Amino acid sequence: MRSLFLNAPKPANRAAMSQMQTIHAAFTQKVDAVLAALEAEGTLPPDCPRGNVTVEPPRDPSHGDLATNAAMVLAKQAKTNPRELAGKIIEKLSADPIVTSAEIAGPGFINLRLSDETWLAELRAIADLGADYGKSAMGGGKTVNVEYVSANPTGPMHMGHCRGAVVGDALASLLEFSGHKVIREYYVNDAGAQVDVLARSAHLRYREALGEDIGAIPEGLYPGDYLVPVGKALADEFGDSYAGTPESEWLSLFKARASGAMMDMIRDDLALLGICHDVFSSEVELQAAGKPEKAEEWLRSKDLVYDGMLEAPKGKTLDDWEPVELPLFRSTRFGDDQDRPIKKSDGSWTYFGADLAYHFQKSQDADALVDIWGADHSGTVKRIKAAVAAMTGDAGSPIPFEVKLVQMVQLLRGGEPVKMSKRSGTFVTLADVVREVGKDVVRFTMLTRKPEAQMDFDFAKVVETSRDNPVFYVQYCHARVRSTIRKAEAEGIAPSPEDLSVLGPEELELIKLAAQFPRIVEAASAAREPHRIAFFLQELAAGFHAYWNLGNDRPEKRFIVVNNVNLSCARLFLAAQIGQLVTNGLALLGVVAVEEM
RNA sequence: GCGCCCGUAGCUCAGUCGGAUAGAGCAUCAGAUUCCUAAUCUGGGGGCCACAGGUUCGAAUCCUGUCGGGCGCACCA
Repeated sequence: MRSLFLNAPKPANRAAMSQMQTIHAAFTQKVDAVLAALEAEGTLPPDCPRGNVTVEPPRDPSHGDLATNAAMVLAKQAKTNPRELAGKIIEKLSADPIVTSAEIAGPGFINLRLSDETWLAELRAIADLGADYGKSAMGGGKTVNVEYVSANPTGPMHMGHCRGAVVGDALASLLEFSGHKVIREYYVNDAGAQVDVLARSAHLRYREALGEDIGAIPEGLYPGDYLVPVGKALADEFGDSYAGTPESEWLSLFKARASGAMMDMIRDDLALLGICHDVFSSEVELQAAGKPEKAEEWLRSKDLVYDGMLEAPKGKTLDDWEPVELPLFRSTRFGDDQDRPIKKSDGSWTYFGADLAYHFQKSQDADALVDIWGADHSGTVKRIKAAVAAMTGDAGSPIPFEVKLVQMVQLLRGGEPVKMSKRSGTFVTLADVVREVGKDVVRFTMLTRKPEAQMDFDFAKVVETSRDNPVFYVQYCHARVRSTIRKAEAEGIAPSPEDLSVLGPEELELIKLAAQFPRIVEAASAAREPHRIAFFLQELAAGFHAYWNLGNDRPEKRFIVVNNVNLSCARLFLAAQIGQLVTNGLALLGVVAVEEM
């Protein structure tokens, strides 16, 4: 039997290998070096900005493997025309042995083809790096705090929270993979008025558990059954000590117990999706530590908080509008439309007042902040960005801070909207959906649209096992790879990189597609858009399935070619690396690459 | 009234830092199954990138305006 690639010697220094440059990054540097050389010899003016120069695969593969716009971008500065400058760049690039052709095209593009060996080396790199292929040092070890989910602890997770949870989690993984340290954080709003309502609702269930007939749940309290066990637990713990006592004696205790129970439930729901946060920050604790007071004091010292009146909102009529003097943050100085109150007239903190202090707290342990919010909070983006700019920008530049808005998901079943009513408590919970269609389907589907676009989630469609369901399409690709390798191994043939020179144009095309993964990772990470990984995986799967089908009519194009062990080993090696890539990509999305289907 | 997001093929959507003849799936039409998983693939037809200006070598992409859809506009969260 031939040597298995599984037994092949591993690179001596894996850490060094994982820093190894991918083909696109390496070639970008080569182009840059050529431009530097032209600058040195005076063809280009000194210190000429090269930021707009790109090196990327052309849209039309017939144009070559890579293309650069360098000549077009720099021609004006070089006081020449693009095609002439392109000629000079080509002269130098052609000297590189991995460049097999370089030509001027169109208005001044430079199209390049690289040697087959260069691409085969990239295929070996996938095998050598395995799960690390595609990793990037782009982040430079900077710490990014990603705050996502942060649902109020007043009930179970429902589908409204789901998309933000998945997008945030995939983004966190993506940032890690591209060289950042990531803090996955959840802000627990356990101090607001809604938690008072929760505590009163729990108190009702507590009395119920003690045997009292509570009748219908009054308007304004949470009617959901999920509070029944909370009431039971409170009854078990405290007996009837708080059954007839005034609210002031039990409210804070019941708030803590009930919100704690809700958070346990939410953690369980998130675990169903494979989501686990590093840090849960409590608003109650934030306030107990006096963080909002400190923020207010500091902002007042900078004249960024003052006592003033709010104007009545325009465009809608309020019956009970009364002007009141409140401490206001000067968010208008940072681009907001209106200054925003940090305290209510009863002296307690507004959501914003606490959130401002919370974001300052996060900024102390991170180099950049990302918040994932539902689109229904879009109106408050400006004020929080203003707050972060004010509180972190005093001594230089403010901490980079982005708010990513995730649009709503409409639930459908066979094209018909699923009816939900918050009032009666009959909303579709996350747990229900995961139980019905599975974690992988939920996660992948949530990432098949860009987050800022609205999407439909149709129970009937997401479980279809067909081409129009991207989850299955991608997973099927991996399952096919694995089953082929299993079959081959049963016949005594295993993937091997020993002689890859037998691979032809179709295989090289697939390798070139696969080799784009590292730059897709970097682009997706830079744009904070994990859905790009999902789209790349669909493209990769399509390429693999197309290649596979060459073998339908032509047995000599199959992975396992009768009486040609050499070719079979090389093709199986290719298949194994496509499988590896699918595994790596799916891992970023938190989806399992299945062995068989 | 104001702010944010969206507008790309009949439908659902991609489109990288502004780049070459704007892509994919579905649907539709024409084909492929003695096959390593056809849960797949090949090909055809289908476009005023909402509209109008602007910026430049070049715009679906950037800027301004208009129209259409969604979300938001309390001391709520």
